[in-house]
Amino acid sequence: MLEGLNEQQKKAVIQKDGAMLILAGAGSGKTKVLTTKIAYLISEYGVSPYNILAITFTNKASKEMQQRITSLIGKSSITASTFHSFGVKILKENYDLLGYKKNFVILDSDDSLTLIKKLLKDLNYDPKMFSPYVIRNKISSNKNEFILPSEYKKFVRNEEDDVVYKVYQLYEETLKRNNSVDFDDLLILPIILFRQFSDVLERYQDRYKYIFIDEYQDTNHAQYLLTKMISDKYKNICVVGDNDQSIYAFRGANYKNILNFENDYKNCTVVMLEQNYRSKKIILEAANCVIRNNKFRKDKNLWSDKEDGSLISLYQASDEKDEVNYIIGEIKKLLDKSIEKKDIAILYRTNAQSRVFEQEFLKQNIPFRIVGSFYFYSRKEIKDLLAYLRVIYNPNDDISLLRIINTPKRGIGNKTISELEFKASIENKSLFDCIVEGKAKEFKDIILDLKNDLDKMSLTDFIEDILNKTGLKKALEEEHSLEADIRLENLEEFKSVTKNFEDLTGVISLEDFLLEVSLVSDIEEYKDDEDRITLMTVHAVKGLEFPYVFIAGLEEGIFPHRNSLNSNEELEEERRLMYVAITRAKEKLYLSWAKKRMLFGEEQLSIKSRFINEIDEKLLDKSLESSGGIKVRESKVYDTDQQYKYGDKLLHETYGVGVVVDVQDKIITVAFQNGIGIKKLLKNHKSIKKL
DNA sequence: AAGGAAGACTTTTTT
DNA sequence: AGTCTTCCTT
Repeated sequence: MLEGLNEQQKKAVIQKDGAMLILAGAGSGKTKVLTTKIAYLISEYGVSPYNILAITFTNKASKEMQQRITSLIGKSSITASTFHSFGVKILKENYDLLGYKKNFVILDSDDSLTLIKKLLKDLNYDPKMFSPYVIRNKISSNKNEFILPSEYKKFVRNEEDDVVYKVYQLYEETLKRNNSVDFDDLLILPIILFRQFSDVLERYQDRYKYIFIDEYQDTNHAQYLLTKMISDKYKNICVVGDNDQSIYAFRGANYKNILNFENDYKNCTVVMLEQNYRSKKIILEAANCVIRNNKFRKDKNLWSDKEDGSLISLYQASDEKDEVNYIIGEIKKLLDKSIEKKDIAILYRTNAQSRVFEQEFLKQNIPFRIVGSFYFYSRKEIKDLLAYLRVIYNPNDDISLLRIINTPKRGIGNKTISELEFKASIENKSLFDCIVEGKAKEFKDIILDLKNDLDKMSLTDFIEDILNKTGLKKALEEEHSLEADIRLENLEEFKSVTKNFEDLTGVISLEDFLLEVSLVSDIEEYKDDEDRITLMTVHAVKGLEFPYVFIAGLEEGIFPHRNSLNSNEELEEERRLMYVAITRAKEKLYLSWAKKRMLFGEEQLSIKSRFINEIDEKLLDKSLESSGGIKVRESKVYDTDQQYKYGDKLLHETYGVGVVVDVQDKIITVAFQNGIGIKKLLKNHKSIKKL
């Protein structure tokens, strides 16, 4: 089992008891060490898998860890999960002690936001004065710091704090009344439980005698407290982290937890893993060039004995479409060299950037997958369906009920809803319980009817039942629009999620499904791996590696993101993000940026990201940069200001010949022939040519 | 009283 | 570009 490990890695693996801190640079084989260590503990030291808890950062990582351990020593039943799903487990086992009922539901951050908007309104605050987003984030970061409303009250200094305090208090009350918890509660409630009931804590301490935590630099205070409590009795705790890869400060992550660890466990063993086994030298050197610019960091000596590899390609695109086409062109070259699609990844800073790729890949029929929450579970139709499932499971879930009581439209408007809310507050009942008559009663009957069907069929059939009986399906079908068709398709896709879920875990209850699905951000986790090109955000790619990596959208304002430009701390986090992105690549790295990009429906001009400039020139292949660029590509871009006047004729790539009928600053209005009609165009767009 | 259309406004990153 | 708000029509 120790074969192929270096000295440091071996040292980490064979120590049985006590605290251990593994400082692992990117690509230094930390997952290998972690999984080997767990396997070694079981097979060599005879520790029961039942006593092992391994916390990972994503669900994907926990699955991978299970698989790797299985391949080492065969199937073993260790507990491998994320902090949040571990919290769910504890909650499921102790909900009554915390004053919750069995059918509690988990709200995601979108739901929290909706609730906060509503509470602001109820408290008569103008959402323009006090941004619901800001308030949600403040509440969340307080919860992650374990500052509860009563404590927060002491910190109130100005009006905004006061609003946050009032909303925070009401928010917590409402959640409790709803028998629902948010993501942060999944960490906080176990801590509260353990503080209150020492016998319960001891039970968990005796159960999880060996604790492993991956990505320790991205744990927040609540997570720190939680693991400290559980490991306190036996003190067998092993954490792995890399300060240079800390990228979740916005979520309350505190890399100082690594420093705290050395304080908490004075005689802990520290292991440094500094050899990178992943990337070719040039890639690693580029990563070092970038991260070197961060002032607040411990200098590390990450090295590789691999060969240099090829230079990093740099491309300056005229706009985001050009960027996509460049990347597709390069991908085609790779595919011609019979490189597999699953070995190629495209990374970007924001989810919104994926759209152009999606469109172009679809058009060109290139198989791809977009990894990320945004694209499935936050779609309206999916959230509606989930809300139905929750209300059926827990009719007292007012928040979900409000979402769907009039979806699809069934004649229940604001008036009816405020009457219900008034009644509910007077009688201290849930909205559902207050419904007795009218259109709302028809809704209530649908829910009751569905509840009745629940035990009669599989979950997948039940979804179909919901789609039919609630009229969700019919409403979309009657719309006859492309958009509605896509929504219908997504709902069909949802059935494949439940189907896979059922196949994977055997018969599954609505309860289990709801608890799990709220923590799974990504539909792809349930799909088998076809050969496809992977697209994802830099945050989502953490912990993964690909032979060929494209980092797109390297512009000031995008990456680094504009919101991070004012503070040095945030800028350094952006730089760590860039470091993470670069170190994903094994064979070859491609960087690109666009001079012009559509953002919020507007064209924006950008300059090259500072992160590109930070990379030593000799590592870059700049032959595709503007000056010496590919002439064919460049010839289509008109940099000069072409002037137009009324009556000028022009040729458009797709619309053909047209006549200018109106001229404004940047936009011209053109009448085209052959029934195409009038179009507004950008004067200098590369697709038009003055005749 | 509910539904629809036009306008305002916004999302950086995720469990 | 897409969602949420506001106002107006039915």
